[in-house]
Amino acid sequence: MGIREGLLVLLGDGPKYGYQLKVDFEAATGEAWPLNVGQVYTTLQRLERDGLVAEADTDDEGRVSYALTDVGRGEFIDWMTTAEKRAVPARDEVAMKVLLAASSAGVVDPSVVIDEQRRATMANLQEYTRLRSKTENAADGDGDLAWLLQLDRLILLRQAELRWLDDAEERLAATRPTRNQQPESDRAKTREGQS
Amino acid sequence: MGIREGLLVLLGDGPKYGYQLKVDFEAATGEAWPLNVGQVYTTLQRLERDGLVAEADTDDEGRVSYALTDVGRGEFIDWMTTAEKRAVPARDEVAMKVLLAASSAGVVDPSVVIDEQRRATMANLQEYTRLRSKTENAADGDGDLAWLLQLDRLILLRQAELRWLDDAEERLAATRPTRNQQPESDRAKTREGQS
DNA sequence: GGTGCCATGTAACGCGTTACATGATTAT
DNA sequence: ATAATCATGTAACGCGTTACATGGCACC
Repeated sequence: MGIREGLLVLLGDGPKYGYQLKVDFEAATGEAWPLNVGQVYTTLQRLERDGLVAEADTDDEGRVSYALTDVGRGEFIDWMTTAEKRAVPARDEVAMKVLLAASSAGVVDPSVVIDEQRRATMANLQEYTRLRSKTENAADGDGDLAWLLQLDRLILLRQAELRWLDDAEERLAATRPTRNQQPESDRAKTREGQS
Repeated sequence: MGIREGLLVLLGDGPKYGYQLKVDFEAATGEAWPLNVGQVYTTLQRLERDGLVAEADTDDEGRVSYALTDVGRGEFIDWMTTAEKRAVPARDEVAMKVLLAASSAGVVDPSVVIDEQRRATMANLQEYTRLRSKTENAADGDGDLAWLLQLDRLILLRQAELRWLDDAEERLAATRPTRNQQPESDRAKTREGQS
C-alpha cells in the first residue's frame, strides 16, 4: 500500500533512476502526494531486497537505473488489475474526532466538534473548487490531467464529508436528548470512579 | 493521528486500564477500527514517555489504570476542538491505481482498472447498505450508534468513489483519444529507451 | 480438565517520514 | 560567484502491526 506499488508501476514502462521516479510519481499524482526523494532510494532498496526490481545498466550519465524483474512485473500487473478489498476501513481523523466526541459523553459537545469541522471542510471545499475552475480554464487545454482528477476526487470527498457531518449531527440529536445515553451494558461492569 | 489521540480522548472521562481502553476504543468506533490489545500498552508507554498520561492508582483488582496529566488533558482538548487541516491529502489505494494507470500510458488500460474497481466498490456499497438497514431495523432502537455512523460514512465514501470513477473515466476518455498524450515536456528530456 | 475470555505485557518488523551529507551541473 | 536544481544516498525516529508469552478466572 503506497510508495512500493507506485514505484513498481512507474517502472512498468521501462527502467528509471531514482530521481526520475520521484518526479514521475509526483507528476502522476498531480503533485498532491509529495514524495521525499530519500524515500525513493530506501524503497528501491526494499524492492531490490524482495526481488521485485534489479539494478539495470547505468545511464549514459552516471545515473543508476532500476528495472522490474519478472516477479516484480507480476506483482505490478497483479496490483493493477485487482480491485482493492479494503476489509478494514481506513482510520480518518475527522471521523475519529466525531465518533470519539460522541462516545465520551459530556466531556466534549459533539455538535461543537462537528460545527468546527464543518467550517474547516467547507473552506477546504471552496478552495479546491476554486482551484479546479482555475485549472480548467487555463489556456493549455490539456492542463495537468492528474491534478484535475485529484481535485475532482478531493471535492467529492469533502462533499461526502459535509453530508456525513450533517447526518451525524442529526443522528446524535435524535438519540442523545431522549435519554442521557450511557452505554449501560459496559458501564455497569467496570464502574470507573469519578463520574 | 490515530491511536494516540484515541486513547487520550478515552482517558478524558476518567482513568482507565489498558484492556478497558481497547474495548472502549472499538465500541466508540463501531467495531470498524479493530485494535490489537498490545498496541494499547505500547501506545500508553509512549504517552507516558511524553508526559501526557501517568500511571494512576492500581485498581481494586490488580488492574493498572492510567490517567491524563494536565498536559495530556490540554492536548486532548486541543485535538478535539481544532479542526483538521489536512494540508496533504491522504494517499488512497484506489485513487493511486487509477492515477498511475492513467499516467503509465499504454501498459495498462485505465478504463479496465476503473471498471474492475467500480465492480468492487459497488459490491462494497451494497453490503454496507444492507448492513445499515439491518442495523436500523434491529429491535433495540438505540442499536449501536457508532456502528451506524460508521456505516453512514462508509456508504457516503463509496458513493463518492463511484462518482469519481465515473468522472475519471469521462475525463480520460475526453483527453486520451484526441492525442496519444505523451507528456512531451518530461518525456523528451530523459528518453527511457525501449518504448 | 479444558476452552475461552480477561488482563498485561514484550520483541521484532515494516514502512513512512525527516533530516542530514555529499557532489555535479545549470542558471543568474 | 552563488543560488537552484539534479542526483544519490544514509541515519534515525515514530508509529502501526503482528506474533508471542504469561497468568488469572469463569463456566461447562
